[in-house]
Amino acid sequence: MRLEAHVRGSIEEALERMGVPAPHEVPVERPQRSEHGDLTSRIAFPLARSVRRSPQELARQLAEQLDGETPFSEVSAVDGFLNFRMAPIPLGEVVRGVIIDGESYGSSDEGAGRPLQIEFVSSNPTGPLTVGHGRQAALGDVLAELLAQRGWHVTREYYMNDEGHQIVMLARSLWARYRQALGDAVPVPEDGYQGDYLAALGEELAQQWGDRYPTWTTEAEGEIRVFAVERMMAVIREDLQAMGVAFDVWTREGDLHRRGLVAETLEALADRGAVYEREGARWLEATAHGLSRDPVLIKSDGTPTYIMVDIAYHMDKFRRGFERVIDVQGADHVDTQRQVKLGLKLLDVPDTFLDYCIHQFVTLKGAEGVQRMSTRAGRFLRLSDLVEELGRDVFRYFMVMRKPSSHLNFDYALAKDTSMENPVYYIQYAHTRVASVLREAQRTGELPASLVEVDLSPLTDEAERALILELDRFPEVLASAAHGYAPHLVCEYLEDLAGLFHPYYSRVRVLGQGAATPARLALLASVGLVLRRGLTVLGLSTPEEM
RNA sequence: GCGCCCGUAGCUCAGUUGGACAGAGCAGCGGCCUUCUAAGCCGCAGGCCGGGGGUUCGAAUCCUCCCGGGCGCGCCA
Repeated sequence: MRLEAHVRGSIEEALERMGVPAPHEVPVERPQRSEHGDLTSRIAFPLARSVRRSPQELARQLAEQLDGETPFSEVSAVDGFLNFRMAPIPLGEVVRGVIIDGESYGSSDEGAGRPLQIEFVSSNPTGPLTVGHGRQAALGDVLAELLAQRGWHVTREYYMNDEGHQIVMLARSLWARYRQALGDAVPVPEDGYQGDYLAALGEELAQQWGDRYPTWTTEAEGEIRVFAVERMMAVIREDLQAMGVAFDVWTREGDLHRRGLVAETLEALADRGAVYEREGARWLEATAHGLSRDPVLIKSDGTPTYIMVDIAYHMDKFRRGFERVIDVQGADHVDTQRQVKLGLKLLDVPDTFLDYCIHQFVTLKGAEGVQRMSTRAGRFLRLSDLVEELGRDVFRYFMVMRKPSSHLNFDYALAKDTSMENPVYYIQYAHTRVASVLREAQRTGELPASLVEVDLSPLTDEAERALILELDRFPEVLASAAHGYAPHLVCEYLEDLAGLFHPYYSRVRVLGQGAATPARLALLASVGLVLRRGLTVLGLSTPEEM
């Protein structure tokens, strides 16, 4: 049983004995200071008014009621707070629980296997992925894993935008590179893609095609487009693979058009009277629903906008049977998110269907100061280069260690030179130390055949109690990280756990300590297991030695 | 100008549905390796939580105004 459940249950029983109606949920928290107990409740504050007693008085009475209860070694009332110190038995049960649950410790069946889709990266196939995409790739991937841990059946999906103006610009830019390779002085269009990654492809086309397309024609565009998109997608897949991110489904914009979904969705919106014509374009009636402006759905040249296609795409997701969809997107999409949500609402999709995880951008700190990356201008840091240089583990960790809503300050030089101060190594090193002791215990014959059976009562050291309390917290951390779309909480947690373990390891000897040894081995095994669980959720490796 | 996000130690950031004297890592200063890996551990120092008002028994947290930074603002995605 989780420690919180002991506290909550005991308080509810005590209130009943006192004839005080319990609130729907009894608040139980982890105090910041250890003097305030292992767990604490401020139940007396909300209840004081209804029973016409002061919080202090009510807390005192509750403490009196609870002080003899078995799960607690001490219950005290301080300034209206009710502070609990847990007895050795429930603490030992935490360790035993971790060992019994094993690789499923901290997971839940809240999602009950219901289908959930998470769409992320979805970068246009116009160039390699950059550090900015890296944040989204790591965020989305970890978020997907977190929701899977909560029992959802998760689909990772990449939306591939292989139509529209940007793709034409890509093809036009590549054609220029192709002509350049043949000796023509054709410049890459000013608003085209300037990056030199297209130059190599241009060379390739020149060799393959010779002088087949001397001028920019519809035919040239058609063929170059297909070639360019396939090549760019291959590059993006490689970049994702380097990060250890794999998608279950790839959806192409072109397919949505071919299946008639865009036209169908537009018609449905028009049937609702939400579409009007002006200046040769077709618009969505959005200001009438509280938005700041009306977006264009169909441009005056007859082609659909990104918003239009995205509404159609999300209608498709809805029909595919997902109960929830989460899109991970950058902060520059906030306006369009509202527009898409409005479109879905008009088409009777429940408001809870689509949710966004919005993240701020990665800023690079260099000698020239902060610089915004731009794929179009060819000014970017390739994701794959960085992953290769830092290692997958370090890169992924750095991308998710901050709250998504905050800017991620990525100091390239520091990240490269982190061997001594890197939290990733700090956490992984804790894991290897556990493994090392267990190996040694195996060698000396001190490792019990079954850690579940071990007597855990010798775990009375304050550092051991602190570690156990931290282990007990892991399920809550996974839950809040999943609910709040906040993978960084897992990072913080692992740093805290490792931060408790290293000092303990340095001070307290495990092997050759008589009755304490099996208990400490069980504790170490459970610490190692939770570290491994956390690292795995983040998609990092769990080395046995370093 | 309008909308959204952010402003906490020298730096990078945490801070649970408002709660008990504000936390971590790094940088700085001083210690610790004959014993399960010193990629570690221990100690010291460091803060009007951007600023003013308000709500509350209680505010870094909620409301309001101001200052500073990021992103976006009808046919790019």
